[in-house]
Amino acid sequence: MKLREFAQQLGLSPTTVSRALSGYPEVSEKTRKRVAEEATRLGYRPNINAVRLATGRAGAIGVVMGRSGEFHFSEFMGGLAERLGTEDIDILVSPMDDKNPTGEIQLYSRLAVSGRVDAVIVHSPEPNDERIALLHKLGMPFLVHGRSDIDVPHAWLDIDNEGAIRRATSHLIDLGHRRIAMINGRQGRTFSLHRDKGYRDALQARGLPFDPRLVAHGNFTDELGFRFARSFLEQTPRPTAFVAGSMMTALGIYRAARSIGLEIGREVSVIAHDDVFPYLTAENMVPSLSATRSSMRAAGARSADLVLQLLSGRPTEEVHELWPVELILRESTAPPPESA
Amino acid sequence: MKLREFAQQLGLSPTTVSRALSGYPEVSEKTRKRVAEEATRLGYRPNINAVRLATGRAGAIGVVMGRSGEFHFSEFMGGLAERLGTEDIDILVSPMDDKNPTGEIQLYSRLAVSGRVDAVIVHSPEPNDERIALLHKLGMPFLVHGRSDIDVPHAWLDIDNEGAIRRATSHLIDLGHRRIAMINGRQGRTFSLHRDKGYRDALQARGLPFDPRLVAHGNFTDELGFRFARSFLEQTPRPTAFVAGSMMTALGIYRAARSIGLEIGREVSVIAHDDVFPYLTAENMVPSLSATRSSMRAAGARSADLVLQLLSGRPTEEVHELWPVELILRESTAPPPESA
DNA sequence: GAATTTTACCAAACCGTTTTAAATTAATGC
DNA sequence: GCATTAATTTAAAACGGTTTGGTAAAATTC
Repeated sequence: MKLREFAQQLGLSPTTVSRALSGYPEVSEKTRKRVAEEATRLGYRPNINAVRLATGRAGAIGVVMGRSGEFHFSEFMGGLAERLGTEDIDILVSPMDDKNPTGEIQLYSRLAVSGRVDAVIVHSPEPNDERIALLHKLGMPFLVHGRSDIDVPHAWLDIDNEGAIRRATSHLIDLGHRRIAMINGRQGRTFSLHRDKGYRDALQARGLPFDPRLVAHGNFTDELGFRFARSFLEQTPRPTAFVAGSMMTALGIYRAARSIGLEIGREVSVIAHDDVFPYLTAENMVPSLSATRSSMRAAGARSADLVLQLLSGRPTEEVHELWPVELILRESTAPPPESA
Repeated sequence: MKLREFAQQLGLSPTTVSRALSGYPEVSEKTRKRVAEEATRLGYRPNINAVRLATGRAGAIGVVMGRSGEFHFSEFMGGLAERLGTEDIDILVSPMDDKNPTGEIQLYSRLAVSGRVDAVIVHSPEPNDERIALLHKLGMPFLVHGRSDIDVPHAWLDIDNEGAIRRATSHLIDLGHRRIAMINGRQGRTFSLHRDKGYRDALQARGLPFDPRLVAHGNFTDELGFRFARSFLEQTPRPTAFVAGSMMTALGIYRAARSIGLEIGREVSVIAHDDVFPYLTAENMVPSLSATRSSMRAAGARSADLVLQLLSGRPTEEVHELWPVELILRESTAPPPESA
């Protein structure tokens, strides 16, 4: 059913009906109510593409999906979708070819000029992120999931990576650990830098030396967790504790420790960052995994909110949100064997 | 830049330009080439919403995303997005509230009538799936990822779950195992039924009894893998081998076996189904995990293809694709200890 | 070389809304 | 009760393309 027919049935003009449904003030309460009722009764719904053409709004927000190590992506998306489900706003997923980094900026470019999205969410930014500069230049509203040091105003939602890792590391130091290894995320991402900083600051606060041979960077995969942990554990003296960037990394570390006969929670301590997954929980690992925790799904849902706020005119400078991170201690952390 | 301006610059009518760009035959090769070149040079791109309004096509395909245990979802999506990235077709993600099963059918209903998608992908169907009946009734094109027994024609792409599990189980029997446990997917899903069948058929072919106490169903989570494996291993005599529905389940089984001091690959054998993830690989587990393998990402990419074919008129009855599944033997399978 | 077909292009109608600008009706002031 | 103002409603013009139904020019046929 089209607007015209529907309006005719009501004995009103299309204009009035349109305004009634979109909540404009210049229509009497009585008519508005009648229109709303009849709309649900007769099942009239405006054609979404006509609306989009007429309003110039795309009715969608864009998310770029990388190829590798993105197991947390679906949680974020889930949160996003959950919140956006009630609005008339779609989520548009674009794939990104990680192998071709110059392609990324083109991709964002295309996304922005294509007019298919009203806003974009940028993930895992870098301190000086080209994408942010580009989107700002193009005037496309966007929210950064994470942060950037770039001197371009940008709305962001981030978790306190630095604080989380500082606390995690401090806790390990408190337990008596002196050689603490860190398996961080990809080199160059802001969140990795923040975590690095949290780690170094914690060491420095206690006067412990920073040893670059105990720090590694890479994708959040079980495999890298294993490889890095393995090579760290081959050093002498070997580290007695690990700070890990993700659950998958932690799996790799557990595996590496076992492979050389070390018992986690006794000979080696581990704290990892947990994005909270329904299918793999820190609580259930053996031994249960101490973790810094922050729900990726919640971040997705909140990101949706913030994007909606941006779109309804809230100034970019106001939209900054830094989430605290819980530190949950479980069995994988204990004093080092020497001090036992 | 609008079509009108662009056409004017070329000294052509909007009609001709439109046809040239959409590849209609009634335009000379020479003009078509010129139009194409100028379009890229001047950066003209048709307004997507205008196109959608005029053509009546939504330019998007819908995917419904459940909440729980969907770690393979992002791989599927990745494949989908990869393939669709070159087309002018978006992916629309709708969230589903798993807790409210009646909501699901409403969701599909809304999705179909909203006119926001040209086609829908249905995941994890049941033998008599309401969603399939609904979409058929509504005349919305759709592809089922999996299969259904429902007597409604539907296009599908599925992997040979039955054959895969039959082979896996047979292999375990060949090795000498007699008590083989099976931790399957959610009760009622077609793929779970197929796997059940493969399992039972393999047993039957060798004259082994089917013991319902060795079969469990549930979401693909590490936790359920652990819990089920644990309870199976407490039986006497205990199973000497496991067939598992997912990598996460396998993680749980490994954990359970370890927790009671059993060595996998010697005292307990495990074969799991591997959807191929970049962040967690069967090869790298310790011991490396024997697996039935089929790439979820490839399935996503192919699904995109098939949906496009459906949309361009290929008849539903022709679109059926059953993928064979590899069985890859690694260290987690060995003869049972008794026969060693 | 006239009649016919084919090729290449175009003007105008249409897709289904929103929104601007104007017209009607109701309410208020005096 | 008339002029003025405010509250509703509406006709018509966007929004930016595609597609229908032609027409003029070029190629073919006889």
